[in-house]
Amino acid sequence: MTCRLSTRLMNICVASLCRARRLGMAELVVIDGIRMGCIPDVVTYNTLVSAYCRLVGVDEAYLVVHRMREMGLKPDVVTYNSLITGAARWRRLSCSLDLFEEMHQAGLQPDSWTYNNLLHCLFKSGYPDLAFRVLTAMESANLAPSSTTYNILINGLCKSGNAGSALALFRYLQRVGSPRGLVTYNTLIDGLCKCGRVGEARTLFRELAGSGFIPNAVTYTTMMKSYFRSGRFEEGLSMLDEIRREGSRFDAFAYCTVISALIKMGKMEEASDFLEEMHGQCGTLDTVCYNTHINLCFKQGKVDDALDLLNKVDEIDDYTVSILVDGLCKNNRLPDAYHLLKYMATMGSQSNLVPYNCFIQALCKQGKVESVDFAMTLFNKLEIKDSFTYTSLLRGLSKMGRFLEAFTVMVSALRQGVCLPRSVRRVVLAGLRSLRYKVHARKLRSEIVKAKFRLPD
DNA sequence: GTAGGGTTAG
Repeated sequence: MTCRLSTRLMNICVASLCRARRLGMAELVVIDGIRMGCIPDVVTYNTLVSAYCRLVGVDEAYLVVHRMREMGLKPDVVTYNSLITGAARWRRLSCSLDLFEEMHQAGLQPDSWTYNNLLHCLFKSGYPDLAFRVLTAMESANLAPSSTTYNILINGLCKSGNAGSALALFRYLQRVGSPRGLVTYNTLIDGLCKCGRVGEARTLFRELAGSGFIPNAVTYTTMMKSYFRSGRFEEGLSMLDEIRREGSRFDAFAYCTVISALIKMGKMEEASDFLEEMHGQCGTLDTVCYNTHINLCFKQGKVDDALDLLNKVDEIDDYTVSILVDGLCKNNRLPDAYHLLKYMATMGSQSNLVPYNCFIQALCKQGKVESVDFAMTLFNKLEIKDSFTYTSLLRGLSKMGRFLEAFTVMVSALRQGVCLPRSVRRVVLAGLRSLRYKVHARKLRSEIVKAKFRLPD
């Protein structure tokens, strides 16, 4: 009895340390526990597996599974569910599927959590078709979809460009009286907003209140963001009063949304006030909060403050790098921006195109021959380019009157199906005509027409 | 031990 109780206490302690991201401490508690005769159980190890999956990586989590086996304990469904989700979290989908198979071979029956996790992972990794196969497998295993399953489905449908089907599923659930929660409403409202069906999203927002639900911070942040996205800043900000009136908690998500909108509106002082409030209200701030703060510093010209903030943030992401490169460029620190880009390249992180686009744009805006040459060299080295990369370079070349080079770049963009703004197309065409490159201008015109009728790949 | 909202270039 004493031993069972102490194991339970140890598990509570381990869970609490894992929540506080103090994994090393949690491990020490287990080691001390064993030394004092307290035997860890499956729950102890599952807590560690889940924390390693979330904070470190799936391979490290799997090492815990080995230790678990050494202690004579068999991993259970919960262990595998954590591993499957953890693998997907670290973008190792094939690892998730292998674990699903391994689970079968170990004689463990996947439960609805396993299927839900797998469904979520497949949608998130961009494999909606595979997700539907998992749904069929779930039905074959006689596991009825739960409200969580439907939420995952609605979210997955929205994020894979099928908001219409998501809405149809929602209306079906409504007809058959299947329970729908606030999460369902929030998910669908966001999905509709993000694919431009804002009117239907607002109808649903009104319906939500009529169904007896009270909108929460997620609902309001979603709605605010939809206004900001369409440039309706004042309408978005008017929701702030509503949030406060309803007594909803303002969390880090809401603060970041509002602060970023205020920055875009040029209202730096108000953004600073909200930022201060966020620091006071939200406790530990995550990478997104720091990204928002760093962005504000750059927009205020406080470059040193922005760089100092890097010492406070636990980890940086693609957004941080983009904000840094753009901020350095816009504050005339192009050499520093370039060093950062080179550093990122040595770290093998060239998949993020945004910082390259920012840098190429800054070079082109300088209007110097050597800067545009450098932009051109960098452009040619990039394996992936998008509409923004082409647009920046074309504007830079046009500014310098280098229309023959612009012609070559633009033809290559059009042939690859890259959309270019009408203003850029006009500038290059007009430039070619003004320099009497009539044949090139005609050729470009015909490429533009052809591109209009080319089907996407 | 599952599901929803936030940050970057224009």
